[in-house]
Amino acid sequence: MKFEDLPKAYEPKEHEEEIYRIWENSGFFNPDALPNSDKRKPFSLMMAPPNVTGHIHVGHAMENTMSDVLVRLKRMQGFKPLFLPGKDHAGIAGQHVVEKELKKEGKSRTAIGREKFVERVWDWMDQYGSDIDQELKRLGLSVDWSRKRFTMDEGYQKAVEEVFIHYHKKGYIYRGKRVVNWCTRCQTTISDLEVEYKEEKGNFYEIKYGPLTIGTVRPETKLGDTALAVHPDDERYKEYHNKEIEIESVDNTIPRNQPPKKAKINLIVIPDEEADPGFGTGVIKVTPAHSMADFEIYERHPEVPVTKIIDEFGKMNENAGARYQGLKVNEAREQIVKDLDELGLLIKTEEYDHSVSHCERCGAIIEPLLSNQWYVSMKELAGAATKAIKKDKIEFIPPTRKKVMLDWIDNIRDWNISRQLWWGHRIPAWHCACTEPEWHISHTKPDTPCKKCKKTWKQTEDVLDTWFSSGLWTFVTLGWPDKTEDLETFYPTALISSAREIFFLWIFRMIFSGIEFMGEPPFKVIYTHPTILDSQGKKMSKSKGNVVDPMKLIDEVGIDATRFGLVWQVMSTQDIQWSLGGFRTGKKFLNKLWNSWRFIYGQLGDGEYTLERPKVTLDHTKKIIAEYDETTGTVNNMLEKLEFGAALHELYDFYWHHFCDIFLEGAKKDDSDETRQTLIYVFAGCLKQLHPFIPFITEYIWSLVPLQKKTLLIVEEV
RNA sequence: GGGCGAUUAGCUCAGUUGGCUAGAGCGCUUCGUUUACACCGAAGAUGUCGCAGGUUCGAGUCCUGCAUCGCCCACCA
Repeated sequence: MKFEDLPKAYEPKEHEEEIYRIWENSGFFNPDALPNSDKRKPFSLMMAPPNVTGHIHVGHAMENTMSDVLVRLKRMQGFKPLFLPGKDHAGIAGQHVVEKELKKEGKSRTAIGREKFVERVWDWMDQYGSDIDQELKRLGLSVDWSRKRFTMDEGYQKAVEEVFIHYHKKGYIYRGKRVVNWCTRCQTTISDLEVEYKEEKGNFYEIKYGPLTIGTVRPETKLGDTALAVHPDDERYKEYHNKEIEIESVDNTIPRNQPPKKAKINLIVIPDEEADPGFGTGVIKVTPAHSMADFEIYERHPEVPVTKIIDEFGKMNENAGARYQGLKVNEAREQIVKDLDELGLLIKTEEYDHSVSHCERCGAIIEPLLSNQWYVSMKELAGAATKAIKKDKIEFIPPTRKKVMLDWIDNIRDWNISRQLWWGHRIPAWHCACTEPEWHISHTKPDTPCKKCKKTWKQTEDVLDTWFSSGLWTFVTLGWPDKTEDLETFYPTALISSAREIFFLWIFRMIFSGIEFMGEPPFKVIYTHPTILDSQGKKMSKSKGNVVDPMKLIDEVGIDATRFGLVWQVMSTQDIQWSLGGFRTGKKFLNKLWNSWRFIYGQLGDGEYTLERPKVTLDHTKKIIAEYDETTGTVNNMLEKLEFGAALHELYDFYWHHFCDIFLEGAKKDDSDETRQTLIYVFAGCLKQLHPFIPFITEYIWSLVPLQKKTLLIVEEV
């Protein structure tokens, strides 16, 4: 046997597909199919389900590679690991892709109607929904495909309804009329956490309000003013407390084609701490229907009226008066500034940078406006989460995240869970036709019509916030609400690995849902991994065009080198500045591994070897065995602490600089049995240790190593 | 505005509880076609460890202040 029989270079593309197929066919991704499966200790990990509409980006690739390293290690350590894959239906984003498609065909969502639209979304899923699966396979992830879930699959939908009904029974669900973030394009409310603020140039206007002066960047909301607020201790305005003052304003009944006229209106001046005496004039105009802060003032002073002047499309409505009705918000702004100026009510205009809220999904401007929505009361649920966290039922990595979570929960508000979308989980709530409709919460439509209006019940059009369903991911994926064996075995999971971005949106919601429905937190460890920034150290984003496609990397260097490069950089939970160094190092390392194998192959001679630990007597064999033992010990400790990069560095250094540079070189001059047995022992050990990181090449070489009684490397014991 | 973190070789980063003559990978210089690998080997150069103070026998490591950068959160009427 000669090393020349093996090609000089390892070609990843020639083996990757084949090896993944072998793994899949072996069934070993499924923990139940592992040898001695019932004696193994479970180790479970849920993949953060990517949006079905998206593609895998480098962040996903890194996150899932690290998870896979852990899962593969645990599998080899004799655990029963479940790495469960799946996808999220991605409410707004899902609706968006199909809307765009329709637009290309000259159709629209509203034109084809809800039923047809939802059908189209499912069609889209059939066509493109599996793209992500293919990408995950191309990362070499050892996930159990037989257990893969989708947040809109049948069982999941049932579970989501169950949860809603459960919350309702406990009295947590209610309908509330509040100011919400309204996307004027998506036509739905969105969460605070999905609002993106962008600094924009604008103007700061000072406007005469009777005896007072007020500053604002949104003068058009003047039409919805129902009060003024001053700080209770502000001496300047004490005389006005709780008094109505008469102010001159624009007569909004005069049509636009006529010159503006003045009109007199009365506004009450209320004392409220929200007003900052140090900012501007210290007086706030209160527009409760179109500002969160103002709405909160209204809640403290319910005597203040609420007037809605902007509609769902971002246009002024009838309450804005004939002069402004129908204008878009920014047009109305121009108009009213002009009018106020002509009437001598505009004191001054200054340039002013302020942050404007945009929809994270579509980029359109968010209008805060008054709306009727469904809420979940967070008091009890958040309380339970806080308690568990304070009792250290969950470990945070890095530990600083614990306080961040607790602080956030401390200031939590009730959760607006309804969205005015068509793609998502329908809310199991039914209403009658009465003017003050009655609500019925149940899986199916109530049998008997409403007693008052005698009309049949209709299901609410709203769907649930995507995070309502993804918050249930850790246990619905295991079969909840049924009492399944999977739940028994795999809940709670060992850890959750996630980006900082969704720490509150997702992680928090999984915590309280897990506690509420399963009685204990859904994971023992929350690992907040680093974010990959671009080569300039800036966050990657589609709009900046600085995102890196991991699939292209795989095309270039192969799966193993890609995985190597991703993990190589994770030295802490500190963010990572993108660079190609690690991928090059990875590629070179694979070459080294391959060629050292070719050399060893040539050294071995004929015959089959065993994996017995050699009894070492020579200096160089003793040394390499000692170093090998130390390295494996260190590496396993590091992985236990989720120090992925450091573990890989350790292995790299040992393999290259100790095993190859020193031991292998020395072995050239020594063909004793002891040296040969040490060679094969340490080499095979390294293949095992390296397998979680670079599974393909190691599995392939393993298939060539002349060892007795070997199975696939993926289930070898380490 | 609040929180967290970073700042070490040309570049990307290690450097655990203070003991460093400060390391790795890439790049660079010189040499080497030795029974795997030139995607290699051997040898080597390169740093006032962001700035200013302080604690200490001793500080890249601890403390204070400053500067720059980044991420997260909140948001200004």
